[in-house]
Amino acid sequence: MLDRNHLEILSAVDRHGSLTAAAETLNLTQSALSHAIRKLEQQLGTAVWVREGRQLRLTQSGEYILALANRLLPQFEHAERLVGQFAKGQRGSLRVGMECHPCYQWLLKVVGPYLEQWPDVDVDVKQKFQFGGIGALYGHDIDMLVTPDPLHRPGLVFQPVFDYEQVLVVADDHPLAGAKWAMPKDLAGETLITYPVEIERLDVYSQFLLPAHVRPARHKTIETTDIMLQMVATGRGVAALPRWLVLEYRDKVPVTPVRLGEYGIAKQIFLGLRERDLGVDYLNSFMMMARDVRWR
Amino acid sequence: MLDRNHLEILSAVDRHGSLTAAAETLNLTQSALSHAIRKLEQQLGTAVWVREGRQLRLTQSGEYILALANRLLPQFEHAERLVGQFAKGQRGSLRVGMECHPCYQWLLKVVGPYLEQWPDVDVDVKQKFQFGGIGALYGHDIDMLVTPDPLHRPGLVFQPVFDYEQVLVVADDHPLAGAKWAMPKDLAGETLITYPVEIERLDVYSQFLLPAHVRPARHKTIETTDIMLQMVATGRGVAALPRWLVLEYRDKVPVTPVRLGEYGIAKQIFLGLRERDLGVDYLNSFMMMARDVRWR
DNA sequence: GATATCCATGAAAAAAATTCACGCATTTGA
DNA sequence: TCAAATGCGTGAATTTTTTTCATGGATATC
Repeated sequence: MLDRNHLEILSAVDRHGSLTAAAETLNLTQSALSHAIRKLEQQLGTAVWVREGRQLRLTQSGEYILALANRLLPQFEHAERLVGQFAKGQRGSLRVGMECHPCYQWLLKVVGPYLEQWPDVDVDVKQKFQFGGIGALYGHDIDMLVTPDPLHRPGLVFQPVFDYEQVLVVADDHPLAGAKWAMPKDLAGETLITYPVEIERLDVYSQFLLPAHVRPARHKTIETTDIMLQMVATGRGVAALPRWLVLEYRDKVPVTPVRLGEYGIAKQIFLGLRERDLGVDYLNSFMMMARDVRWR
Repeated sequence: MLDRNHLEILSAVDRHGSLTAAAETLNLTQSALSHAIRKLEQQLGTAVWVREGRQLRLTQSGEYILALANRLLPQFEHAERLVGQFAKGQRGSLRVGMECHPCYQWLLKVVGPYLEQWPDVDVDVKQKFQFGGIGALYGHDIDMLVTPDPLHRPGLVFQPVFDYEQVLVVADDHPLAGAKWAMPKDLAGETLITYPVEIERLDVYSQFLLPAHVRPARHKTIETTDIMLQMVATGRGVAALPRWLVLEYRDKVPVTPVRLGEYGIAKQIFLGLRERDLGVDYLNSFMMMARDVRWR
């Protein structure tokens, strides 16, 4: 019978490349591992590795089991952590997935009060998903997803938790700084600084520039908000960010928000979780708190 | 360490309600099971069940582990089946999920040639998904999804494999039988027969009746296409089905297809699978064959 | 061609799982 | 209400499984 042990073995051998090294991390002798493998292959009725010289290469079966291991082992591990927390009287742990940069900034504001109200819940933030946020929810890699793109699917629930306006950010001494709003052509000669994500996910493109067939003179990407705003403040370009985020930075950095177009770009952030988890109090509570947080 | 065994135990106890009964199905004595549980609870540092009289009720930890078991055990079992098939020289197995009734009819036509070309691949069809077709794909409950609603998400690929026209089906002696096309109001006095699915998923409603604010006199649901067409043929109502499907039945049952509206209702069926599985030859081949099947 | 590295194997030892036998508590029903 | 039946827990004995030890053969390395 295929067992967790076997998954651990496949995983360790894959990571370390040899039985001897894998045995080490599994706290076994090489011999024990060799015996275990032989027994597994007998039970399965097929080889898991082919021995090429003293190299090991996975067979088709082996490949499949390794994929299984990579899928299931994290779930075992998370379950153990969670149960361990229950045992210590804690409530559990909350793994939040994030699909957008402003989401992260927003989350920071919510997590503080939440941690205070739920001192016995751990919060963990993940930002990279092999199969996207939805996949991560379905795959139990995360418990909650913060995203600008809700997607109503069976078993999942989304709730809007925050409305904001996406604005242009310019240096205080930029010609646009005093304008009521910016027009697409105003950016024609500018350097646009954005987070490094696909262009389709940048609203300043999809909702502002592209409909007007305008392109900025240059496009730079920067990972962090702080540096991005430093660049903007020193006249190296303009950026598009949530208005509330700009207002927060304004004390520290000489930048000004400018409306994008006459009516601005309205955005929403959604929180999604598995329907079943609605019954879990500390998850439910997060959703409530997220919705009720006050903003300037 | 939480192990597959433990998941099996939780699952069996949940299914059978008592340790004694669970022990039976696990091929263990009640005593062995009791020992195993005690050890597990010691290791976890927390109870999995609370003993109420001689009833067992799951604790919070227990609930979580049971949920884990329900998620992971099927994956273990599938992996074992698959590896068993590899061992016997077979290629593998193809679990197809279906999200619409016509999809099933269509699949039947593709499966035949496929099984012939891949004699060593098993095909299995699933039609109920707890978390929808997409969830089933992400959760590895199925390998391929046949659906009218593709949904492009990271890690998944969809391809249109079949275009068809959704038509009204009436008895040969029905007044509409000779008409060039049917108008919404033609159905005002009719009994409409459909598969038992949510009304939003019925195109005859969402694309034909509702926009014209017409409702049929009565609405009946029937599970199977055969009976549905028998009902239509004997004047008990009208139905909406793919044109090609109606043409197939026409030899056996006196029914006639009628275009829905002047321009008809065009539909597509998509095949979706996990991006990674594109490299698996027998999955890839299914997609190719599905696309290339010829239709009258 | 000596040397180090890696995996396989059989026998022995250690550890773990299972059974057996029995007791206690709860439920059932006559 | 009380005997019988059912279900769970426990310690000791037993069986099974896992691990180690000791060793050898094969392959890569310098």
